Amino acid sequence: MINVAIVEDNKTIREGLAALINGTTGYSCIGSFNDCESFLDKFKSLSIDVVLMDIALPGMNGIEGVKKAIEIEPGLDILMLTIYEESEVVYEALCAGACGYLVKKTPPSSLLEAIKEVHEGGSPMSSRIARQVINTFKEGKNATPEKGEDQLSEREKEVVNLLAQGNNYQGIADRLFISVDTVRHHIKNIYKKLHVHTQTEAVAKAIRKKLI
Amino acid sequence: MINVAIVEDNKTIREGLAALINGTTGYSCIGSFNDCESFLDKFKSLSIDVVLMDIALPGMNGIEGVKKAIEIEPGLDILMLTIYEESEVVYEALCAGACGYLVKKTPPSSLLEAIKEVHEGGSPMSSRIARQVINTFKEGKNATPEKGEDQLSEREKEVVNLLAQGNNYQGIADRLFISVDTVRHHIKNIYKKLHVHTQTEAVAKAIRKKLI
DNA sequence: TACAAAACCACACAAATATGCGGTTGTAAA
DNA sequence: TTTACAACCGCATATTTGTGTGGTTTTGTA
Repeated sequence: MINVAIVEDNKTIREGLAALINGTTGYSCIGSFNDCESFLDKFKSLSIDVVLMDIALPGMNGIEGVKKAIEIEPGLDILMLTIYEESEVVYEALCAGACGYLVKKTPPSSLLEAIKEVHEGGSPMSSRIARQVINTFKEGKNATPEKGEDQLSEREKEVVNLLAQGNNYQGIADRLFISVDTVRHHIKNIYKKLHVHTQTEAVAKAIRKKLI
Repeated sequence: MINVAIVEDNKTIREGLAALINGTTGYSCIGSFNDCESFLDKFKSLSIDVVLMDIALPGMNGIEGVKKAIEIEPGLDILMLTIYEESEVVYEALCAGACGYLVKKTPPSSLLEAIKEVHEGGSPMSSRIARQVINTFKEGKNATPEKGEDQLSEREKEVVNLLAQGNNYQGIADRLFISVDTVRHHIKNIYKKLHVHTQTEAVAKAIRKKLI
């Protein structure tokens, strides 16, 4: 039996969802709220498995609501409901801690299926949303070591790394068994490649571009 | 008409997929390879919309294959095929540039649907995989700004930020409307808090600890 | 083989930095 | 009210850095 709670301001939708859930074997709607505030007030006393939360709500919006709920109960599975698949909102909701994402026009059978998937550790979402999530997450990770000008040679990467560790020219020279002037030379080339003029800026850029 | 290419070493699966695709209106299998090498060799001359690529391949594996293909044609839509939903592999494949993820036991109708979704800009994947992706991507983002000794004051964070942007003391002073000596003072305190002795090290540490 | 790129070395000098000392003011907790 | 801390300001000086110039050697590849 999956215990579901609903947070949705539109009475028709809310009651429709509750009826659907309660009318299906294996599902039970044990809470129904028309705003985040009252949900946050009560949810601790209920043993909820999955929350369906609307994003556009009067007062505190769904994203804020997710944040607060997750703060209190980090393991809670929350499925967002929305009318439009808007990139920005999706991103925020997932960052806030939502587990998945449903558009309201989702047919009842899929909706029930999604609730089950969330409960079993999945993250149901449309493939379009998934692509957005992947893109965002790749931005953060790869940060495309963009080919071309900013490609540092192995030696140069070593130098930048040692710089980032707080070594001065002499320290780098000692560690790489080269002269201080060579270090200076490498750093000059690094500056050229990264379009910077100070150690600090070079290291910041290198880290952010995941070059080191 | 969606033009599909297949890279799969198992002859039975490969020919089965090709037959399925060619036997469906709106889909056409225009290439079929049993390893990445031959695919990479030929794919530029074909006008491929979607690639189905096995992950476990003899010689170059599917993940390497994706990397190389994306390098040559960044916009290419590649759907990975695999037997198991393994976290590590999924993660790597998506990072490498794959658009989605299918387990081989996927029924034909879903498979065709997935190809269509990819072609329309989606990223089909099971909800379990989606959860993994989301978790990974959240790790990358949040990255706990560890509280404690390394807590910089607001002002100090501003200073570190400006440092990381390549400003010198005078530049920072100008932007914050304070004297160079005050900047100097802030930086001294930052060094103390972060246990470093150079700008470069401070910025590196601040970025890595997500303080800025 | 010839050519480019990476890695190496050296000298000079103006500019910027790190570190020491000294201080004032305002706010918030003990 | 005292204590603590953030933010502010000033000065002196040895050290480090950034930038210019000039080179050699090694290595991979056309």
